[in-house]
Amino acid sequence: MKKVGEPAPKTRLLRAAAALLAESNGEPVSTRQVTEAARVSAPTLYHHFGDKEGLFDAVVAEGFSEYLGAERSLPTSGQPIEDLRMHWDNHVQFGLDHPHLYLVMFGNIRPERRPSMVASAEAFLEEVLARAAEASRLVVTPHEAARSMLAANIGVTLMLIAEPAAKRNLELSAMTREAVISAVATTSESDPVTETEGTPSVVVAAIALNAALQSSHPDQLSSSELKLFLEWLQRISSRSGS
Amino acid sequence: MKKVGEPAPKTRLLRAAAALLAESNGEPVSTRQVTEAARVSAPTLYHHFGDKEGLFDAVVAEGFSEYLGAERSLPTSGQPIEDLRMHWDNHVQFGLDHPHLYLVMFGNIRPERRPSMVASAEAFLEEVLARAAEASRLVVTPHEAARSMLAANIGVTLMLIAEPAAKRNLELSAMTREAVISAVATTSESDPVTETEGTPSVVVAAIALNAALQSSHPDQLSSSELKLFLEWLQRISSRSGS
DNA sequence: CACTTCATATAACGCCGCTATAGGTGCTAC
DNA sequence: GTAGCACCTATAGCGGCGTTATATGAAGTG
Repeated sequence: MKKVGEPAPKTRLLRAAAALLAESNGEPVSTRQVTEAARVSAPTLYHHFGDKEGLFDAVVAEGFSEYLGAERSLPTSGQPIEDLRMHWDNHVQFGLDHPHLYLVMFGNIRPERRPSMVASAEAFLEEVLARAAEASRLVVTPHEAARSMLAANIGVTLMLIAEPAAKRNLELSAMTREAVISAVATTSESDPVTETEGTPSVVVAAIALNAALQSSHPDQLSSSELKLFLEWLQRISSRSGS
Repeated sequence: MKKVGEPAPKTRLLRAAAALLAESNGEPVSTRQVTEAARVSAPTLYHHFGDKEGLFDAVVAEGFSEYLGAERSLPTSGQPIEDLRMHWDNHVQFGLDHPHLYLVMFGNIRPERRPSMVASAEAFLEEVLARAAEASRLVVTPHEAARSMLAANIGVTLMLIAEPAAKRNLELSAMTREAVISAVATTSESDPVTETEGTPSVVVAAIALNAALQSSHPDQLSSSELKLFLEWLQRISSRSGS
C-alpha cells in the first residue's frame, strides 16, 4: 500500500495528463510535457499505457466515469419527465465544467474506433427513458428517444462550449431540451395517448397565442405569472401527435 | 492564365490536402504527405498558406463555401417550414458526404478562435427563419431558433457520422428535426394569428383559446392548474383596447 | 543466494512542422 | 537587351515530437 505522500508514477502520469489537457487550450499535449510534469521518463509512460492515445483514453475514461457516476447519483424525482430534464442539464453542466475533456469525449469522434463511452451514455439515458416508458410517457421507443436526446444534448453542449463563457445563453439549452422532450414524451399526468379525441383547435389556438405573446407582452400578468402561463401554454401547444 | 493541363502549385496543394483529408481516416495529415502529393516542396506550402493550419483552414473554407453554396441554391418552396426541413436535411447530407471535412468544421471546435463558418451557418439559417417569422410562423426570435436548430442539427449529424454507414438510421434525423421545428414554429397552415397589428392579436388569440377550452379540456394541465390558467386567460382577453 | 518479474531510466531513431538561405522566372524600365 | 525587381520555388537543416532498443534497479520467491 502506498502512502499518499507520493502517488505511484502511473497515478502521477494520469493526473499530469488530465491537468495539462484541462489547461492547454485545446492545443495538443505532448508526451514530453506529461512525463516531465509527472517527473517520470518516457518509457514509464509506454510501460503503463502503451502509447499516447492509451494515456489520454485513460484520462477520458476517468472523466467519463466521473460523469456517469454523477449521472447515476442524481436522485430520482419520481417524475420520469422531470428526471430527463435533470439529466440533460447535468450533461450540459459537465461539458461546461470540463470543456476540453468534453471535446475529446464527444467532439473528436473517430468513426471506426468509436468511443464506447458515447454508447454507455446512450445506454444510461435509455435506462432513464425506459422508466418513462413504463409510466407510459413515451411516444417512441426508449432507444430512439435516447439517441435523439443525446444527439441534441451533445450539439447544444458543443455550441455552448464554443462561445465565450461570458455571453453563454443557457436558454438555448432549456429551449432545445423542451423541444426534444416534448417530441419524445407526453407531458400529461394521465392518459398519455389520447391524441385522437382532443380537439385540435385547442392546440392551434394555444400555439397562436404563444406566438402572439412573443412579440407583445401583456401587462395584465406579472412577469412570474407570465412565465408560468407560458409554460402551461407550451404544454398545451406541444401535445404530441403526428 | 494557366491551362488546365497543370494547375498552379497553390491549387495542387489545396486539392492534395483535401483529397488526403478525405482519405486518411481521421488520422492527421502531414505536410510532407501533402507536398509530396502536390509534387511541390515544403517552402511552397508555407509561402502560399503560411502554416499547416492555414492550409487546412483553406481546405475547410472551400468545403464550407461549397456547403453554403448548396444551401443558398436550394429552391424556396414558398412554405417556410418546409424550407426549414429541406435545409436541415441538406446539412445532414453534407456531413455524411464529407465526414472528415465535417468533423473539422463542426466537431473540433476550438473556443477562442471560433470558426467563423459556424457563425455563417448560423446567420444563414437565421435568414431562412426570418422568412418564417415574416409569415408569422415562429414562436421565438429567429436568432434563438437558428441557434437551437443548428445545435441539434450538428449533434445529429455528428452522431450519424460516428456510426457505421450500414446501420445509419436517418429516422434519428427526421425525428429530431421535427422536434426542434415544432418547438420553434407553428405548423398550422392557416392564419395562426393575424399579426397585422401589434397588440390586438394577443387578445384575439386569447379569446380563441378560451373558446376552444370551453368545449375540450386539455389533459396536460391538472384541474387546479387549469382553473388558474383560465383566469389569467380571461384577464388577457379583457384587455381594454390599448 | 540465484532467479524471475516488474518498474524505471538512458539514449537514440525516424517523422513531423517549419525556416534560413538561395536560386530561378518573368515582367518592366531604360 | 539587359539590369533591376518582385514573385515563386527548392535545398538542406533545426528542434520537437511519438516511440523504442537496451539496460538498470527493486521486489518477491525457490
